[in-house]
Amino acid sequence: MRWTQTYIPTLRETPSDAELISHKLLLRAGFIRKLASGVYIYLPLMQRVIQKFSDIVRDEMNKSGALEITMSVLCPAEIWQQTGRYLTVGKEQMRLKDRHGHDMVLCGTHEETVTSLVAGELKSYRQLPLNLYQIQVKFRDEIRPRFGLMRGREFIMKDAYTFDATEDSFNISYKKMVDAYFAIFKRAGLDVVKVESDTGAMGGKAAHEFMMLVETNAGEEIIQFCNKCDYTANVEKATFIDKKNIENDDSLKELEEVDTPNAATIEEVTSFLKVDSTRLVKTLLYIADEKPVAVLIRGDRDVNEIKLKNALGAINLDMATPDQVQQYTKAPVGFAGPVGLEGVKILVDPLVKKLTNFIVGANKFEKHILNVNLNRDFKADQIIDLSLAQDGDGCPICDGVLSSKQGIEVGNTFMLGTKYSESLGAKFLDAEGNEHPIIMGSYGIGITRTPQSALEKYNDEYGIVWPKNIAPFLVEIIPIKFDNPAQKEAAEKLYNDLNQAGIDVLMDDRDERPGVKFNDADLIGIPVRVTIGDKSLKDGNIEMKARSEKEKKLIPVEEAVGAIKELLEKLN
RNA sequence: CGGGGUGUGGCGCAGUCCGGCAGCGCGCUUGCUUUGGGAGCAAGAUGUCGGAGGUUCGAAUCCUCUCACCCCGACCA
Repeated sequence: MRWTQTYIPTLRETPSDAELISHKLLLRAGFIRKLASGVYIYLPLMQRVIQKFSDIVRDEMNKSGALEITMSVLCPAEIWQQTGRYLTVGKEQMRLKDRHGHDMVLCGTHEETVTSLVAGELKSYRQLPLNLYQIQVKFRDEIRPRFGLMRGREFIMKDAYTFDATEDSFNISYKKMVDAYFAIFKRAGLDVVKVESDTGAMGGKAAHEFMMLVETNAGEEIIQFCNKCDYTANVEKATFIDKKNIENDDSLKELEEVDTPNAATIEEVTSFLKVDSTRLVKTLLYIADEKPVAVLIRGDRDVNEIKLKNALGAINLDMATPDQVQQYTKAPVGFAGPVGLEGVKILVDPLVKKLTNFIVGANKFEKHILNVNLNRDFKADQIIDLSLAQDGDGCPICDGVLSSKQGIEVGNTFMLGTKYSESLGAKFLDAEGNEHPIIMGSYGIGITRTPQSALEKYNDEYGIVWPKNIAPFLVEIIPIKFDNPAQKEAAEKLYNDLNQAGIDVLMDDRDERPGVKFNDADLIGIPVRVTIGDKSLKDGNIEMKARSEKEKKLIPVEEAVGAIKELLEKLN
C-alpha cells in the first residue's frame, strides 16, 4: 500500500478527550475516529489490525474444531424473556421496536440466539459435542463508555458456544477453548493470565477471565495472585484466609454507649476511641431490589459488592442514600449499627462472627456502642463471606499470601451448565433414550479491545510499537526524496519485491520532509522501517531498523528482502 | 443515575469574570525556496462561538432552558 493511496490521518496534537495512552495513540496515529460516545469508526489502519487479529482468532478456533457461523445482531425480545435476562440485563441492552411494535434487541451476546438455534436442530447425543462461533459486532449500552475501544457501546467480539452431552465431554470442550485462547494471545504477542471470575449476569457455574496485566490506570480489573501456588482470581471472586491476629476478650462485657463527637468514619472513630480498626464493625446499608439490607463487616475490611449481590440474588444493588440511612437507622450516615435496628435484613461477615466485645454505631448522632456481641445483642439473618480480598491476605488454597495487580480483560470463558438449554428447551436423547438438557459453555474474546490493550504495553515516547502479528503492515519504506530517480527506483523495486514475497508493506511516497515521514512512521508503529536515501544508497545500501530497537543496520540493496525477513523472524 | 468539568475553523487553545470589529498556534490551499528527524517566506480559504429562547442600542461574553462530550463513582453478558 502506498501512503498517498490510503488514508492515514495522523494528528500532531492529541485530541483532548482521550485519557489512556493507547486511546490517544489510536486517535493520533489515525486508526480510529469517534462518532458518538462509545461508538467508533475504524479507519484503514485499524481495519487491517482487526483483520490480522481476527485471522489469528479464526485460525485457532478452526484448529480447535469450532465452526464459524454468523448469527443475526437483531433478535426478538421473546427469547430473552424466556431466559429471564430481559430483566437481569436491563438497561445494558440496546432495545427497539420494529414497525409492528414488536420488542427487539440488538444483541450484546448470543446465548439466547444460539441456544434457540440448536434447540430446533440438535436432538441426539450423536450430534454432540458441537462448538459454534462467530466474529461479529456487539451492542451494549454501557452506563459509561470510556477509554476508546476498551469500553464501547458497539464493538467487535468473537463469541463461541459449546454444546456437550456429559460433564466429561464438556470439560474437554472447555479445555480446548482455554488452550486455544492461550495460543491466540501468544500469537498476538500478548502475555495473559487466566483468572477465576464471577459469572455475573451470564449465570452458570464457574467462569474464567483472560487478563493482560498492566501497570497503568487502564486496568479496570483487580486480580489477586498467590505468591506460592497458581491461585489467581479477579478480586470480585477472590476468597482468602484472614491472617490478622485479633485479640478477643475471654468474657463478654456489658454494653456501653459512648459519645463520639465529630467521629463518623472508621478512621475518625478509631483514632478518637484509640482502638484498632479490627475492633470496629461497620454497618453498611444497601438497597437490594428496593429492600434495605445491612451488611456488617470488620472495620478494616471492604465489602465485595459482587459477593453481596450474589448472596442476595439481587438484580439491583445500591448503597443507601443519606436520606435512606436516616430513615432506617434514625441517624445520619456514620452511626449505623445492628443493635435495635428494625425492618432491615442483617447480613454478617464471618470475620465479624469471630469478634467479641466489638464497637458499632448506636443509630444515634455522634454515639457508638462498645462491647457488642453477636446473638446476645442482635441476630444475624445470614452469615456469609462478603469481604473483599486485600493484599497480604492468606491464599485460600495454600499457605501463601495474596497480592494484587491490575488487568484488562481480553477474553472470558463461562461454564454455563444447563441454564440456557433448560429455559429454551435445548434437549437431546442419550443412548438409552432419556432426554437431557445440553451442557453449555460460552467463550468471548474482545476483537477491538485486545489490540488497544496491547498498546498500553507496546508504546514509547514516539508512538506505537505493534507486535508484528497484529501490526497493520510489517514493513514501512521511507524514501527520503521520492522524486529522486535513484531513490524512487530502489524504493519501487523493494516495494514490489516485498509484496511478491507476501510481506505487507507500506511505502511513504509522500512529498514530505524526511522528519515528517520518520515521525509518522514512529507514530503508527510499523515493526520494520526501511530508509532509502542518498547517504546509504550511494554505497548500494538501504537502512533497516526495527521499531522496537534503536540501532539501524545497513543492508546491500540486493539482500534487503532476506534481511527484512530475518529481522521479522526475531521480532515479537 | 449522582458528583465534577468542557463545548469558539480539521486539531490544540485564548477571549467569557468586567457585553463593543471573533483571535492565536498547528494543519489546509497556491507560489517560490528548501529537503536525513515535525522547513522558510509570501499570498489565501475555512466559524450558525453546541442549540433554542430572553435581556440589551449591541451578546462568544449576562439570564433561562436544552443538547453533546470528558473525568470520578455505580454497571460491565
